[in-house]
Amino acid sequence: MALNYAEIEPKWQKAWVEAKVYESEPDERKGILINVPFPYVNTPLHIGHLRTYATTDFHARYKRHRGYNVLFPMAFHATGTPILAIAKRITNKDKELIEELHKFEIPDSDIAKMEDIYFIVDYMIGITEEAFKQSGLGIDWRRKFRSIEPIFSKMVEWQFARLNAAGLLKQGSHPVGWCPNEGNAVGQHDTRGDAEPEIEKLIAVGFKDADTDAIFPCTTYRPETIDGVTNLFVGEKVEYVKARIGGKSYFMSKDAATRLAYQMQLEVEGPVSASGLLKKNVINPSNGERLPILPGFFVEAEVGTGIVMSVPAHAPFDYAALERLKGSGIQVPQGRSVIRIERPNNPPKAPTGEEIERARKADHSASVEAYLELLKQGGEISDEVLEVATKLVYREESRWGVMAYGKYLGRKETDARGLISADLISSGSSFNMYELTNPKPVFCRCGTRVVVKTVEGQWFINYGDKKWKEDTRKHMRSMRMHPEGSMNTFEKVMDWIDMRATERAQGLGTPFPLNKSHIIESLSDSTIYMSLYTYIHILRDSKVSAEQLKPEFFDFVLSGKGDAGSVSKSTGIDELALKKCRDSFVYWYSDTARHSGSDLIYNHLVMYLFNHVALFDRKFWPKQIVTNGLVNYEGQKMSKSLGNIIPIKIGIRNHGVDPLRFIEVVGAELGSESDFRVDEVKSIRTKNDFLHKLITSLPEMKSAELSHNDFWLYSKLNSKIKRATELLDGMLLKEAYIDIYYNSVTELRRYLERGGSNGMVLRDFLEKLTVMISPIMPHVAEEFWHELGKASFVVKESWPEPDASMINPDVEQAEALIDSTVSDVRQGIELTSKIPANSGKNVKEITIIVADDWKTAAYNRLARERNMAKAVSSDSLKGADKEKVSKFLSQFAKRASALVEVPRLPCEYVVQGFNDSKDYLSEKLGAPVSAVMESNSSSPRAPRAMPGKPAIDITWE
RNA sequence: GCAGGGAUGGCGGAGCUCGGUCAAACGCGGCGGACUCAAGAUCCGUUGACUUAGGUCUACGGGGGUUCAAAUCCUCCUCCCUGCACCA
Repeated sequence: MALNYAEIEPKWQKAWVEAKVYESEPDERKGILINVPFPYVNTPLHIGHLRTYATTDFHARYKRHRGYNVLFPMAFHATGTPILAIAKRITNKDKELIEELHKFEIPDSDIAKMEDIYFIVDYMIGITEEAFKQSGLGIDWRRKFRSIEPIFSKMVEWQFARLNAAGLLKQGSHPVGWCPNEGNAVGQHDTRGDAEPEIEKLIAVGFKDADTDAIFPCTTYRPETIDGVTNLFVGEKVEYVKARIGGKSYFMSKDAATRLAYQMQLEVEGPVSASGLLKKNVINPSNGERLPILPGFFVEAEVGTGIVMSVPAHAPFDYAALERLKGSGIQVPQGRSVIRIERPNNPPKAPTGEEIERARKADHSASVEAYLELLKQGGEISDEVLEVATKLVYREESRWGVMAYGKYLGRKETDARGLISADLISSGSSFNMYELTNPKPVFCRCGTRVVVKTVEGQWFINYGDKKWKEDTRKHMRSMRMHPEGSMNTFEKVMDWIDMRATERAQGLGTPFPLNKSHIIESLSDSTIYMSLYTYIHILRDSKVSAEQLKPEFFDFVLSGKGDAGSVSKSTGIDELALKKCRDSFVYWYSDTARHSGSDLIYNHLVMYLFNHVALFDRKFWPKQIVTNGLVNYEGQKMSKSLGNIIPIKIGIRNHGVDPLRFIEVVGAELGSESDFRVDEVKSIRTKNDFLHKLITSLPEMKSAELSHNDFWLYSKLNSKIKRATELLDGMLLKEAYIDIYYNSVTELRRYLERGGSNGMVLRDFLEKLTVMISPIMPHVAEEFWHELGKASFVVKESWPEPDASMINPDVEQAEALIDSTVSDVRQGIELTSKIPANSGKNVKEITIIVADDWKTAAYNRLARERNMAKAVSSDSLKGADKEKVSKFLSQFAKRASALVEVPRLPCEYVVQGFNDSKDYLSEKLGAPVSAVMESNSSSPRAPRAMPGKPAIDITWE
């Protein structure tokens, strides 16, 4: 009788709602607020997203079983630009997007309305909320809100006023990708082909014209090679201009001047010809050397300033350019090496001819030496080879290079780079600039090439603030983080998190208080909203308007400042409601757990920590963070391009929500990716059906006195409860549920196979099992629970307590021994059947000979001592025949250090166990089975009985 | 480039913090068998190589090292994944 998921899911969801199971209010129990980032409602969620929500739901349900008063709320996120982007794409009839929406079974009539952003928000919230309800998430829906409503904005305004008062907001300049045509910042989704504009800061090193005051700025990643410069390169076909920056004249490509104008005050004075520049000489700012300017074949107007400093000893392109000039009548300067390689553990080897051949084909596997040798040999060298060579040289020198010349002689190259850069900047003629470092030029969707613009007056949250960071870090270390390894990631993020831009020109959201024409960036506005869950329904019930939510309201509720009476007077909010808000906040915020995908550690979660530390009392700082990995589908990443995205609704329809939840939540440990495989989901359904069938057949089963088999099942059950509870408290979900679920199914099958039929024992097992699967599979558990004849809701039941008196390791070990002996016997039959004397015969009987106790004792002694002499002389063996013992042990002497102790079951007990299971064993093995202890056996095989491994005597006839 | 994480059998994935219990948990898949009219599901066995009684050999990205002993420690190399900021 297969479970009908489509029937039981809505049935129990409805019953829970009617009983208000998930509507939580403070009471005498210990409270905990368990929450998860509100979903972004630009597109509907797919089954990959479900993992985080279902894991959160698991946690909430588990804690409820464990006696906590749990609040699991939900809201919706809509600030920022993505929803604007959707509306724009719909207006443009974007086919890709429309196709995607079709996959979510959204009809064209609704898609047509999505030019309206508020329609999108409402519509997507509807879909998402429905999906969450169908997923059986135990959410208190009375507290839902959206991040674009006035109450939310009031809270965010309060937040930023407090941050500003604490001096944590800073203003400054900031480079962004910029479309000169549209006049706004461009991010990844604003560019053609979704190229993320990669911005890098580099230095333009100023070389003064030998005869005038004009400067040649050379962009470079490697200013430390300055003393190795032999000349400058300009492009013969490049258009140059003279431009004025900060009262000085610079030569640069016309293109560079255009780009740099977005980064600094720059005025073009007029065109300059490349041939004119080629006649000039320059002075090296580091050592005063007078250097020529030569034509460089690779120089491009679009890269850097269009002027390159030539370091032939360390830059393959420069070297090759000079080589090409040889024979053209131009005198080519000699390079100077300024960096020495010190690679102590792995000294460079001379390259083989074969390796040089590989280098000629621009093969990455060739060594840097091979490339250098190739360069030395001269001849035609392709740009491709030069590119690889450049990369390898750069890497080699960055990793192992030591300065071999100049002021920083002996310093590591990477250190010298920064020092020399700083020296050059402070000397006046050099400057920093930003450059897009994408391999190809980046274009805005409008077709204009993207440049880097320095935005002035940009506001930041200063997460680099020393005191703030240290307070946050210290608190972070005291938190419960799951999985354990995530703490390390948090530490790293703490190390590098610094200023973060917090407002921008476009998008939905709350106006930025210090510049009302901008809005607060959508990660920054979502760091303390979890507190809103604790009281928003009270505001709604009391008909409080947003205008009444003055700063003193939040000061009172969130910071406990002021008193309800005066706050009530100034805001007009009912005094009792105010007190209730504060009490609710205090109750729920005393213990919290926040869940999320592990990708959010890098931004949201750390910001969440910082903001709480800055704004709340210490006792309301976050207590626990649980992060989980992504979900793959049949071994592949879920992505739009692979077309393997399955909407939650459809996933539920196809698989049933509980099997889906089970696979997603416990299919992998928190920290790793889980894989969604249809076969595995099916196997969960099969196992559920097995349990279901067993439950429905319970009424026919009778109770009887407990047998060995019953004790075994009880022992399994109780040791499982104990172990799984410990694992779950540590959020080791997969390991716990392998034991709770998979192993239970196996054990039950085995119990039945062994002839187990005690209704009372099975009922006890199944009832406790049902409670334990309910956090993951609540609908199935609820169905089981009622089949078991219960009237209560299983989702509100207490977690089972292990009965220590029923845990019996001996029984479990004896069973395990019986198991392993069965397969040993099978193997023995298989092997002896091949003996000619046995051909055509059948097995007549099987005797299992259990090793004497002294053997086990001696063996364990050796395993512990790892030393023959000690083991033999041991006191614990007194009374035993020393000679016999040492003879027995000598066979293990070689491996003494690798031995492991075996369970110390008295051999009489084991023999008894085997003989109690005679029927079962005989049936399984197809011949009568009996067991005997070694000392009572006359079989020639008896001495082969080993601790933990009985000897087997098979008689054929 | 920088930072973090990873590379284990046909596949996914444990183990690697405390080196010997590791031919390697668990789950898929493959093969053989039982059941079935049949398919599916389920159950049993098997799934590195060799081996007619529990044994031997070769294995944990590549090189080098430490050790009586390394998937596990050190080191170098190669490759892969993720993040790098205004983007939620």
